[in-house]
Amino acid sequence: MPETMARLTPHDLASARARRARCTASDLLRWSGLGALADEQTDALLFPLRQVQMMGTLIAEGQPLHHLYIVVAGSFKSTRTDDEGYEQVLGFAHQGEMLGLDALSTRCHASGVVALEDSAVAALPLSDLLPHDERLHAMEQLLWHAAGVELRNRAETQYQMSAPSTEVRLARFLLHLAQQQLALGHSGRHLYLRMSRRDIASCLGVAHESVSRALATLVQAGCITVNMREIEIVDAAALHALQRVTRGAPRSRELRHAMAHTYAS
Amino acid sequence: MPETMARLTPHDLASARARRARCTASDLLRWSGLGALADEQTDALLFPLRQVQMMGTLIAEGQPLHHLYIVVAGSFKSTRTDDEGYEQVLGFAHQGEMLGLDALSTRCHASGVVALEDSAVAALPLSDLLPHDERLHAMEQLLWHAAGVELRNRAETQYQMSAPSTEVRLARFLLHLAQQQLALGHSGRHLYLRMSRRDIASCLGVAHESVSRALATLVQAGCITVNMREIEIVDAAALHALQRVTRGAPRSRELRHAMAHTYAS
DNA sequence: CGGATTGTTGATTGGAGTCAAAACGTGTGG
DNA sequence: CCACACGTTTTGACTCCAATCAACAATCCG
Repeated sequence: MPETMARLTPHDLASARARRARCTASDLLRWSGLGALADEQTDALLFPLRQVQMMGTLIAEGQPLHHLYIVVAGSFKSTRTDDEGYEQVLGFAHQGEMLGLDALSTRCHASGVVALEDSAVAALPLSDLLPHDERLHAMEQLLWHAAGVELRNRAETQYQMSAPSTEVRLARFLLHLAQQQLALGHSGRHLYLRMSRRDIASCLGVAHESVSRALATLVQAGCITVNMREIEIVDAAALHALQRVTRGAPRSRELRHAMAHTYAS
Repeated sequence: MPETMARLTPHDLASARARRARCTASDLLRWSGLGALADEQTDALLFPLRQVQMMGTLIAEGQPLHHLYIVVAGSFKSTRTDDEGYEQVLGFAHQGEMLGLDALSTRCHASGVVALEDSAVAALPLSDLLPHDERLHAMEQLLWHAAGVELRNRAETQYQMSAPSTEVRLARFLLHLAQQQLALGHSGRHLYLRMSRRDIASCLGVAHESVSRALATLVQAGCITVNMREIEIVDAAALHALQRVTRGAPRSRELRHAMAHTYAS
């Protein structure tokens, strides 16, 4: 059993697999830098280890939430694959980091996790962590739900920033905003931007002039109308077509057509 | 007291302020889409409301963690300001979203939160949420810590993607990786990249060829040496100088010099 | 009214995406 | 061991999008 900050060697991994090894909660606390919290109780709390070979998928996108994982050895990447099959890497995870947290709000994993090398994780059964019994655990549920929403929003922002062109980033931004407004019971068609163009630009990772130009382009393409901070989504289908354009899978017919139409008029 | 999905009107806000209004946990659950969890117990659980006027800061960067907040009315932006004073917008928050979660790992807010309009939040005292008494709350602490780390990493990734040039993004990426390796007890000088250039490119939002070129540039500038996936950080100070370059605050003298030196050789 | 902030538009240029090809590494099977 | 295929990494050439600088219009506020 590994102690303190010691890493697991390949030999450890092999013997661990042979013994169906588990690790204690104290180990996990130490690896996370919370060693001070370890005591006899956490020493007695055992979690099973799970081996993942290089390129192996620990979590598949869309899979229901059953466990959270903590990286014990090796490294992982978490990704989100869009409809065109383009794999957007959201981040990398090393020893001590937790995987699967973005599924907390929907009970369904929003991003996939793949091992970059032969690795091992500790599997934390959700039923052990969130004993959904009596008491005022409603607030806990609320907190975990909020954390999941937050992580999901961050992933969405990364997705927006990863788009190759400003128009696509803006299209994704507007669609996300419309969806949020819709979820709050408002119209998904009429948006009022509370934030300045500069804030949008910063969030999308572009110059604020580019936001103005991209808005103008979308107006010219007939997707939206703009009046100061009031935006109306006229052609949601066209926006969705734009939003799908990714890197590597070059601009679709729809975009070419929209852009051509734009510059022709 | 607002019920169901009803929004607070300006009049409500005014009267709420007059009455030092509070809202029930049931209200928060409903606003977060967890209305099914509301019962008599949550009806009796009260949280104080806090008004924030337009442009007012709800959370200042670096401030110690005392409350978590849930948006009751209005909207906010969360930002991270770097050393040069450039304000990177990380995201926007609307009704029902939670603010301050990224402070869970360090007990210190890593991002600032500013109201985009006159708004209101419910203040959730941390002491109420995490009664750090006996029991096996160590695992809970671990989970919250992990969630905070995750949110922090996502913010860091956004920061990397927000850089104007590929060299700067790569510099930030390498420095972050080195820092993580250092925290795990490894050398912060010698890195072994477990991921492919394509994965790095996807995570940074650039073409994979650009990663190769940017690596070559950093080598030419004398910042690092590269041998396949082995990277040695030769001049950490130069990397830090590069990493500081932001949008709007145009390239510093250091970068100009480094770049000139690069192309001269 | 005048100042300040925000938003738009134009001209220019550098940087990065794209396509293409080649060098390098790796693993497989004969 | 070599041959071959496949993926990764690098480099080159070309084009074009977007950052930048600058000027201007619009809106807000005292």
